[in-house]
Amino acid sequence: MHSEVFDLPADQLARLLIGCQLRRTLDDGSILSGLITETEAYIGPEDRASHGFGGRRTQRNESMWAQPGTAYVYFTYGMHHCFNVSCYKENHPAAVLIRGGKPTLGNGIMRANRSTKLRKNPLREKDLCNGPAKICQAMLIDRTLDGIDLLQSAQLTILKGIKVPDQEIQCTPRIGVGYAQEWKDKPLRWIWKPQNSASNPPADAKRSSEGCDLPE
DNA sequence: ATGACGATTTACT
DNA sequence: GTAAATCGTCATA
Repeated sequence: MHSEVFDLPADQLARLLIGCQLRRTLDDGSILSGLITETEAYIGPEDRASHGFGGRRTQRNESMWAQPGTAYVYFTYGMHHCFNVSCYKENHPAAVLIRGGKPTLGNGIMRANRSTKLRKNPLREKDLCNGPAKICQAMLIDRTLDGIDLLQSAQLTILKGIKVPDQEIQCTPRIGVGYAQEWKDKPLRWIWKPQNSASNPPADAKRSSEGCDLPE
């Protein structure tokens, strides 16, 4: 038995995940969580911006091809991790990148995880999780969590959060995919506007929605 | 074996 | 606005 929430095309899931709760449980039992405020969809083999473009399937991106609801965590720029939710269907490379969150639990731990020796000013709460690599740093998400089942895992899961109306959501082109030719400008990034925690200045566009169907 | 590069973040001019 | 940091991964040979 398994939920079908993640058996959706990436663009639909990306919209749906806005306002949902991302929860990380550490080995010592600490709970870190946040409401998802920004996502990006990576559609499939036709998507030039995707790690799965052209049907590329390697050890690194294997989780993109896995069962919907599998965590795809990759390492990039020699120092950052990014977290995605694999979706649509097994043996098809699609995923939603989680780019931003509003901290709700474990705030102090996340601030500690995000602190460095050479940081200018103390981090504001809004800067704890407003970026794909920042979320992973704050919540201690790395390659050891790659491939886990988000519907089963005690370590990392996605729960029902707040229902966000369309008028509060903005849809824009994706960030950092300038190499993707005709795919670089497609509106596949979703932002929960009032939360103002987007990882990057937006433009303008719009899109449609449905309800959420995840566990409490 | 090698080289080019990246779904980013930070600090600095 | 620009540049540095920093290394796993992949394509090429």
